[in-house]
Amino acid sequence: VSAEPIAARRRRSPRGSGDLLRGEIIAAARECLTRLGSADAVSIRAVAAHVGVTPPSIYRHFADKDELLDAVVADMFADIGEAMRRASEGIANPLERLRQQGLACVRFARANAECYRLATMNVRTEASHADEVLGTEAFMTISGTVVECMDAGIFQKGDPLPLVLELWAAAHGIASLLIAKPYLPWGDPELVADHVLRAAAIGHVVADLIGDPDPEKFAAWLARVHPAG
Amino acid sequence: VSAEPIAARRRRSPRGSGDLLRGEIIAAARECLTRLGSADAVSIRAVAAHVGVTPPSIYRHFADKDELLDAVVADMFADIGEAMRRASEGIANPLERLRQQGLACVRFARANAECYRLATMNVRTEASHADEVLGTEAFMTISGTVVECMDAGIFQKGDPLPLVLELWAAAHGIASLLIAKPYLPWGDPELVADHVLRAAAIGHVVADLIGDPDPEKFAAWLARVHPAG
DNA sequence: TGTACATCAGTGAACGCGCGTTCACTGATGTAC
DNA sequence: TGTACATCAGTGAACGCGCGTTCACTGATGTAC
Repeated sequence: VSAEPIAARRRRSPRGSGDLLRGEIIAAARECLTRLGSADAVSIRAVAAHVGVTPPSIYRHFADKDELLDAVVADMFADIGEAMRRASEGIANPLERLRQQGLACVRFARANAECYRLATMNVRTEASHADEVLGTEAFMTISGTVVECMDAGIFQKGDPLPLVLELWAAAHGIASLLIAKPYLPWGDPELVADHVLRAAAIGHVVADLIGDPDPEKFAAWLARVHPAG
Repeated sequence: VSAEPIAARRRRSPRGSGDLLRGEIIAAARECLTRLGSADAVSIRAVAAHVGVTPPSIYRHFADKDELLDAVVADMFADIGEAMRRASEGIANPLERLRQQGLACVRFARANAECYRLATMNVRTEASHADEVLGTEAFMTISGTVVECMDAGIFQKGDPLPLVLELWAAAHGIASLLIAKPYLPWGDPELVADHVLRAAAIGHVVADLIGDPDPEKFAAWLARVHPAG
């Protein structure tokens, strides 16, 4: 921590390839985040040293520190989306796919704890509007799967957005507590995450059914959720 | 923000009443947290100025900044517990009491956003063991209510701890996202929090019932949850 | 009741530090002729 | 193919700042006689 990992001095990039170093800087910032364990501990100087460059170089690629951190967050959101997509590849049942996507989200958060914390707890006063979050691959993927679940009769048809937000709240809740309070008696993290996610999805459906408590409807829904029995 | 609010110079406390200033320092730190909007922005200097005292005075009451922040967190947890207790006073139905306690938690988090964030996102490497969280009035209150729900046949009898943790995860998830991403299309915060909390509770029960899908059981449970019909 | 004295809550000045950011610069890279 | 030159990615040194913390101190508060 105290001894900065100064990489070998890098060769100057050719003309058009400014984006190359930009990517390396983001990657270095994410690694610093992981290594130093806190968003405050990540300094321009540390990131620069990690890339093997002097601090002023950073400013050729980012206007200031905030812009760098924004880029780091965007980079991480892209990775979350990819992790979700890959976790649910080749799974036919949409509810099972939703489950795997939720688990992938929690898994990713735990594996990238500091970065996830930065991304989710940072209140960006401006410049971050709803679309920047909702347009993410992660959000689009979940939304798509929720719609598939609606088409399969598992969720009531309608706007998927409220349900997606509630499911995210559940996933985020267990992910961030597992990260921040690892010493609590959670048991197997994978298992408790699965419980929370399942309860959120099931609870959403049943809360609707309770309004019209016809046992037939519940039995029919059950058959759809648990085709095996 | 830039102009520090220097209070009138305080009179020296009488001999035995060191705890008085200690309390004032904690309160000032919480107010700084609220005013400055970020845990990093709260400095010993700002807190001291807010109390009307010079920075070195703080060290008569706290060994260092971390100890002060720990005290702030403990103070806030005590307040959350009290808010929950008061929110459920005089409510007979244990499930409704649980609901009001959850809502009180979310409400408190939103009203004390920065402090709540500090308390829940801070990873204390040591010194914070499970008992410090689980021994809180907030946790004891929720646990007690969950046990009452078990006695009333609403939840399956057993160790309340796993369920309490899952419910907390749900409450924390929606609370922290409402705080960090207020620009997302949540709709009425109170309503979405209610949905998430209810889904978590209902989902937990129904996930158990699904293992043994006897419509009679579900109908009986429904009657217990919804005595009116 | 009056005086000398011990206590210790709060002070004032200063320390060393790492931070974000700036500036004029250097010299390898690519291009025009 | 060879040379002069423009470009601009990265440099080195420095800035001003606010931070946590320390130290020897001051002087009101309470006590002993």
